[in-house]
Amino acid sequence: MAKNLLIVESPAKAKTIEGYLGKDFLVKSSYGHIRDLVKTDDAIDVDNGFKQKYEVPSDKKAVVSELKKLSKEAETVWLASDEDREGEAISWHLYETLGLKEDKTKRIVFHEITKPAILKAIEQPRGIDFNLVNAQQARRVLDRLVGFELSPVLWRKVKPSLSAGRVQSVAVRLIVEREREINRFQAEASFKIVAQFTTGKGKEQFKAELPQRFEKKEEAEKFLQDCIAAAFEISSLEKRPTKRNPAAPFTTSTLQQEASRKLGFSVARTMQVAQRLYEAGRITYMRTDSVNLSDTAIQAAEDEIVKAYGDKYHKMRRYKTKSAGAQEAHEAIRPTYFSQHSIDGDNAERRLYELIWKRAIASQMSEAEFEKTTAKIHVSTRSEELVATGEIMRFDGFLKVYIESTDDENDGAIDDEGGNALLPPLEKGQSLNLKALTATERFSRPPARYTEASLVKKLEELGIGRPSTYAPTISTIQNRGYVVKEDRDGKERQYKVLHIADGKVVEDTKTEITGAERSKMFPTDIGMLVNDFLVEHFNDIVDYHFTAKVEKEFDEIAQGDKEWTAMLNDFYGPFHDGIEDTLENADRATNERSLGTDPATGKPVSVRVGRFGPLVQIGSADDEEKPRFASLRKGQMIETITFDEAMDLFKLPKKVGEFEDKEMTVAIGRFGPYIRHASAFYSLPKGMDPMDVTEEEAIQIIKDKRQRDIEKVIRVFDENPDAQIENGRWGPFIRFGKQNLKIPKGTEVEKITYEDVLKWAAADPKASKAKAPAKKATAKKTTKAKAKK
DNA sequence: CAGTGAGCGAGCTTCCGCTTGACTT
Repeated sequence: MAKNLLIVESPAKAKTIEGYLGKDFLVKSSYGHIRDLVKTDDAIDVDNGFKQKYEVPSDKKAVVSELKKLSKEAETVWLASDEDREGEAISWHLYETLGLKEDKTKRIVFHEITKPAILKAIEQPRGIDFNLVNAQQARRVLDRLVGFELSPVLWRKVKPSLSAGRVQSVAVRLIVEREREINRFQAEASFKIVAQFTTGKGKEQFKAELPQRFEKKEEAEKFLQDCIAAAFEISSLEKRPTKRNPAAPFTTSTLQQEASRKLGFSVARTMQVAQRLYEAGRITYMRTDSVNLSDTAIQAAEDEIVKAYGDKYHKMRRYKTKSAGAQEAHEAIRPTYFSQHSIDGDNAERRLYELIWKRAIASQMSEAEFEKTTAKIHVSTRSEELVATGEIMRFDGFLKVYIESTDDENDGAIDDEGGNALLPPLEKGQSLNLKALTATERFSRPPARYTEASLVKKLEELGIGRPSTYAPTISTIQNRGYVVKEDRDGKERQYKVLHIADGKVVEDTKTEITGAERSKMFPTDIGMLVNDFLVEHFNDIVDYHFTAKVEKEFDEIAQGDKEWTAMLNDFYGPFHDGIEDTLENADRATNERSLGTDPATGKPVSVRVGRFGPLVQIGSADDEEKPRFASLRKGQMIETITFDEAMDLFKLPKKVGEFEDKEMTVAIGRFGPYIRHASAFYSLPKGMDPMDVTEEEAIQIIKDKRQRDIEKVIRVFDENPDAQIENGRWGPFIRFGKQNLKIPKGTEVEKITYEDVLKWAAADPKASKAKAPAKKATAKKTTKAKAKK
């Protein structure tokens, strides 16, 4: 039996370390926290110094009993969880739960998984730092108190099953407030002047731009008019060297942002793929807020850069974290072996690895050098000067491997920047020929909606949440129905372009699409309602700086400068009073809005959130005649819907005619407009307005869909026509009544028998799922019966 | 993918942070 048991948090880490330590050490993992507060309301005894009731959750029982057994057999137990607040608490919980003895337990820490770092850590053991543990307890207790007292207030005052918390509620608030900023935003138009010149002798062309814009079309027109007969001359010429530095290697948050921008991954996907790379030993730990590289990594990167690109591409750099809340228990995310420029694996794994490799390598490379040329151009008839810029790269440096992207949003505007990669040779005083001149109407842009990744970035800036919780938080606020990640169509907008033709200023009107969004975070009506309620009654908690404020106090506790129960007392008193006061005195939250009167009936029209979502209502429940209802559609919100838009909702579903003796109706559902015919649904082709569909068009759509369905069928089984093999989006599958069955890998489609289908159908988990509701219903009955007794 | 939208009211919901793995498509 091994003399030493060393416990870390992650099994992949355990495997690596075991290799460094030899057979005297058995290295095991705790799989994160092994204990948590009980899930019931008595988890914290507020009146008794916030005493906590912990339990080992069922999925951790096996780990705990194994560790308990091994720790009894070991001479020394080494607690090697991470060097931060949560890690220290994990060590303490292990100590308590495993029943360890002080004289045979040692606490060690290291923040890089290298042999020297670990050997050094083992030479410097210490005891458990109880100040740090207390800081974690304060954090844990505060989060539980906030979450479990705030959420029930929402159940009472808004809707059951809702949730609120220190992190998620601020995330929702950011999205709600951004949406309102966008709604309030008024685009301002201005005219941007771009000129195209040729040099006297050569045919070489380049662009120049007027730095200022004209607010009025008349001013732009006058400028163009003045330029028709003007002479143009270079008034000044300046050459200036510039440099660009590489970005720091990835943290969790920056990896999520870049993978979102460059690979189109959701934050959850990024973490899944990174986890696989980590477990395969390809990269270092993926949940980190540190930009630090270990000395061995810095050396390995240098070796690789010098070998692959040469000495002049290398520059050793150390990065410092910019985020206030960083705890830096790990290294930055980097490849374990820099010599591996790429790896085997699936497509996602290869691309994410490549991104990580490039970013980490680039972070140790020399800066890129540019020469920026700025030419000012005098216009003989005007006081303003046009400016032409050109930038050429003198040395590519880190750009040889990595270009960082930006969050710069483009709302479909035409890219008519006046920049040039290269300017032709120019001299001061040189006269130029005007080739073309345009004034284009441009509009100021509203703030950009958040993507999952830009929301993570914002949360990190505010110090809210941790690397391990960014992805789950984004999921939570979507699962609760507070926000949705969606595409939205843009609207057409017209803009004017002035240019010179045949010595005259000519005006054109062009059309662009503006406001189209892809995979952006939108608040829902319920998200807005809950947010407004929390802001009104619990402003302190949903304040953007609440976390930063309590984090400062947790730090003081960790330093031993503050008592953790005192901190919680100061917080809990006023907070709990607010809860009581709100439960007693606050009205039920509502976002009902009156839109006006229906001209046809004279009845009031209003919008609100109903049991099945946001709706418009004509008439009131007190009327003799029943009120009419219609659900709002994607993109429509209670706060912004207009009277006309609301009334339009009652125009559908609409009858469009008959086909095969059955009525056809057109309506709009969750996936867009469709035709309903004899209990079947047929989507309308994109771009077709459901209001103008004719009987003939509808019939054609039905016939087309039937034809496509027939073409999809590969084979129908003789034994049962309800069983057939079809071509689906991801290849062939079996349709068996209402069940869709996967064809096992390696099966030849031609050889599938009806017996196979029956066998697979019975093994399909969905088949048992269909029975599940019945079971649930009986379970419910028994609890009800019990309750009655 | 529709339409549904009352009122009664038992029993349930919920936090954040540390880990994977067992599920689904």
